Amino acid sequence: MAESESATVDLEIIVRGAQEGKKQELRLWLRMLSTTKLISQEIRRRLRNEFGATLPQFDLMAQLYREHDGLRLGELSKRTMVTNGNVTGLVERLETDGLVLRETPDGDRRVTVAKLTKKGDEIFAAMAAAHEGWLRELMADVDPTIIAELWKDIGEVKSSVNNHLSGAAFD
Amino acid sequence: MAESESATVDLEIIVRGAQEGKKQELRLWLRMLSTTKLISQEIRRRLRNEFGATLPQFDLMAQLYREHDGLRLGELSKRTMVTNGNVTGLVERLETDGLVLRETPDGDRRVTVAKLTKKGDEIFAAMAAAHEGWLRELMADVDPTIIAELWKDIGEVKSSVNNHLSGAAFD
DNA sequence: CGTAAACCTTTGACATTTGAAATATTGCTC
DNA sequence: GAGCAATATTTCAAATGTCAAAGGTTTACG
Repeated sequence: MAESESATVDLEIIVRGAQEGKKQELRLWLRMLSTTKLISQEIRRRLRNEFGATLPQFDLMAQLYREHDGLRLGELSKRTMVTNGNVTGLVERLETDGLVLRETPDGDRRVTVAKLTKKGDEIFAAMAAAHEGWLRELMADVDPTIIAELWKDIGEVKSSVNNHLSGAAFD
Repeated sequence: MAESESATVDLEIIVRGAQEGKKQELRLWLRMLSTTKLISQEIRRRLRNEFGATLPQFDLMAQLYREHDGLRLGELSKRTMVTNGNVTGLVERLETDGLVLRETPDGDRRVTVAKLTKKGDEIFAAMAAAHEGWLRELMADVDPTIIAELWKDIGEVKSSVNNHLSGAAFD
């Protein structure tokens, strides 16, 4: 009868949910990872060709750009999601190139604050404008509605991940 | 009348589309990047703690796992999106640990084929099972419908990016 | 005050990453 | 069959990345 038919259908749905759905998260992760790598590589190539800069340098300067008073290295480390030791070297190289300067505030000599030099500020402004254009260009075929939805939904993924980290960490 | 009112509304939409929508792609990219970094770091930490392995090693072994006959280093490089020179070092270390072996086929002595050893195969199977579980766990708060949608929509992003790369490259 | 705990950055060892140049091998062409 | 383009991998220098340990500095507590 209709009952046994729908029971069969339900079973199929359950089975499908348990099998096909099983690795959905893994599939999503692999696709996120490959897409992010693809975009990163392209951005890296363009930054290198057009500005002679690296992606980590760009990221670091982006943080300093919107904090005119500079940031402590630890804060830079958190924002760029780069380890402390790594920030040290990055800032060192940028300082050598005259894009960033380091200073120790009077109050606390444990602290080092990094800020953009005038030159660094000017160069970054140009890079940021180009960078934004590149992203618009790379995603040109994607409907704006989908872009907005992706932004929202990836936000949910990020929240979920933050809630399930083994160490402590937040958004 | 209604006409001038709707004209005003349209203008607003246009302005909003031109201003708020302007950096949508950039916002999406920043969120994708930070989310991917977050997940990568967590996976890396767990791989290290529970298996003493690194993420690139895991990625490389994942490719070899499903190709029982092994892969040429160039093919490995493409699939893992890692440069040639990098593959050399990765495989070298994995060979030292007895997880991978290299051999040169008779036909073409330019080629090096890497494949998993029995030990490598066994260890990877355990890592893969854990890895899949970690992802399910990390994304546990996200509705399966959204997971599926994200997979599809990120696919569109990837296609678009592939169509706008400066060098040649494909999916 | 004096010491221990907490905080911030640097250093060191090692792995990964890129890009370009160097090697080695094969295949094609005249 | 000698020369040369195309393939495939390795090597190299420089930058980025993690983690753990070490260095100073400041704060808090007895």
